[in-house]
Amino acid sequence: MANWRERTYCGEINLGHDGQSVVISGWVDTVRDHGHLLFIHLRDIKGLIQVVFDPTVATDMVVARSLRSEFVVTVSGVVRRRADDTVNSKLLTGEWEVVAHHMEILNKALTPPFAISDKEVDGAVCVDEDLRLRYRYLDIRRPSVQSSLVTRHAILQEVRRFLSDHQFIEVDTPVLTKSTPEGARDYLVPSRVHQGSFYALPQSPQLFKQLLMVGGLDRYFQITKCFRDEDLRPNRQPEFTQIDLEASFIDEEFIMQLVEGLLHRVFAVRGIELPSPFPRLTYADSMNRYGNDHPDLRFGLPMIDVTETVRSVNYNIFKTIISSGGRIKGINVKGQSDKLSKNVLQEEFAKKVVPSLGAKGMTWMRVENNQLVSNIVQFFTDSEQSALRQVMQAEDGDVLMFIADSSPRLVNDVLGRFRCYVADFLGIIPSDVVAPCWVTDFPLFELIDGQLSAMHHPFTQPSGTIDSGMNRDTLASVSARAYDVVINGVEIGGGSIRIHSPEQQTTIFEILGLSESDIRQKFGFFIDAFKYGAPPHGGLAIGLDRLVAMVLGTDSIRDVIAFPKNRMAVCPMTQAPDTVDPEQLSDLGVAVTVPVVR
RNA sequence: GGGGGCGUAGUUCAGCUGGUUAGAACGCCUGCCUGUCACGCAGGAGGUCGAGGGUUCGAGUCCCUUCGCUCCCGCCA
Repeated sequence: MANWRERTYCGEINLGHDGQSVVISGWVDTVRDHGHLLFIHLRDIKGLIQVVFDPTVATDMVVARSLRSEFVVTVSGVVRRRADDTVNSKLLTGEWEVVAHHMEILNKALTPPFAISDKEVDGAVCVDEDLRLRYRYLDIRRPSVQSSLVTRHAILQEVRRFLSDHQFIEVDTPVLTKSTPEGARDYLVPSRVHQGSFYALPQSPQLFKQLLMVGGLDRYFQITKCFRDEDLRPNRQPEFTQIDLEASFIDEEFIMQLVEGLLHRVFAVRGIELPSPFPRLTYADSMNRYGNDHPDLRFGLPMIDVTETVRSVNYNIFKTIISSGGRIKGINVKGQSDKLSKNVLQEEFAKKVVPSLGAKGMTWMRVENNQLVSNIVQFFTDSEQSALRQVMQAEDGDVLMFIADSSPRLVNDVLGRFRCYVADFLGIIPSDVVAPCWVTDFPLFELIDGQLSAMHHPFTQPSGTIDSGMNRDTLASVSARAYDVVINGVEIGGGSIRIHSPEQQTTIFEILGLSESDIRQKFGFFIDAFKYGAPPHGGLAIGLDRLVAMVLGTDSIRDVIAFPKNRMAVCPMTQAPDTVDPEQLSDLGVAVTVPVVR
């Protein structure tokens, strides 16, 4: 019945169709009934076209007058160039219209709970997200959402082609797999055949891709779902997609160059140019200058340590903090003095924003007439002021802001976040700049409550040699052959050169506190594999959802996932997760011990 | 788990120090309209103010509890 052989897409009607008969199918976007003539905009995935129903031509005027928004129709008619004074310049197809001869309503539609048409000024862009997700199929019908998913597709195509061109083989790995310690909480799947045992959904295909290297596949990639049962954020979903890759007989440089090339191609999908090569900074530099391991390099405002500069200043707060081993760091907001009133600096920033970020307070100074101006400047001698101006590279019109705390870690953390807050507040983050970088030389371990744990993951190769006889502090200072790629302050991907020696891998597990039986039970197959000739290898994984969101300039990966879950990890459309029949639980040998409230 | 914000018509929102019958815009329905395109004109319908409790002569507004959504922190090798 459907005339798909002759179908023309609404959004593709152009000069080439002038005077031709066409069949178009889609959804009614708007209806304008003039009593005599009736116009509709018909929408499909390619765009909109105006259809004219003229009673002297159309055979179905009565039916046409019953059309409502979102009815599904197919129209056959003739493409006609519009009269000059009726061209709609807001429409890509605005020079053309289809004069309807026949029209068939394929399906009626209820009035949608929110506007579908992106033409609506107060349109669905601002509609409550939970409502959009409940009717996600309607939300997807909106051109802006379709466009995001089409871009995601285009990016996936680029990734596949680029990696295939570089001799990478796409292999898929199991979704039902084995739970391993460390990392995030697992999603578990009970086994019916082996009651009391569980599969875990993979947090990443890490072990499998390394085993593919042992299998001699040399270069592997996969675009795959990963699962982590942790609390959600705008850029964190319980299931998300990774571009996972691994290669043998390579080093860090290979991976970095490959990924830079890949990212250039991906951003080119939307005509965005990236610098080449990406700037690199070490973990230590990043922490010191930006307060975290995912620096936003779109704007300046690096953090400057002034602890030594103000060590002798006779200001009690600073003296107390310095004597207890604390640090004082600042940022110089260049030339923004007139935009930062005393009220904002003191009442807003110092009393509200900074405390909410976790520090006790914030000290600020203006630079005027080559002098520091502040309520605490009286405690500084002329030479101390001069030294401070020099360290901060302070000039007239600048505002200096300092955070001091007895915990150097807290200073980094709070000032790092405050730096971003101030940049956003002042609107000095350029919207047309994409600033990628590599962060390297991560610590291999971090010390959490006196226990060493892997910072990246336990398969990362140390930069030097280590052995289980080394003490904790020594081990905590060992760096890893790991690297993260960061764009605009968002970690987009990360990876490392892996351990390929069974002895070294065992040593790492031991350092992490795994017993010999734990190692055998959890990773025995993995260590065994290394005993049969594992090649040196390494790789990286990119968060596809974050990458697509970055290309599209949106903050939430929910905008680039067809059916995302909400903040509570619930799908508002299907209402998953849900209870199951007692028989299902019985089959699985699973008993629910919490009261079920729905 | 901790902290912040929000919840009023189908949608997006307004609703003052508590005070008649809770409003606007868009959408929806009916009619009119020969070129509109955010069509226009005339008329109309539509509300458990998230839920429960309390204070009060009187609660959308104040208090308590609770539910939902959202943002930040924790968490996320």
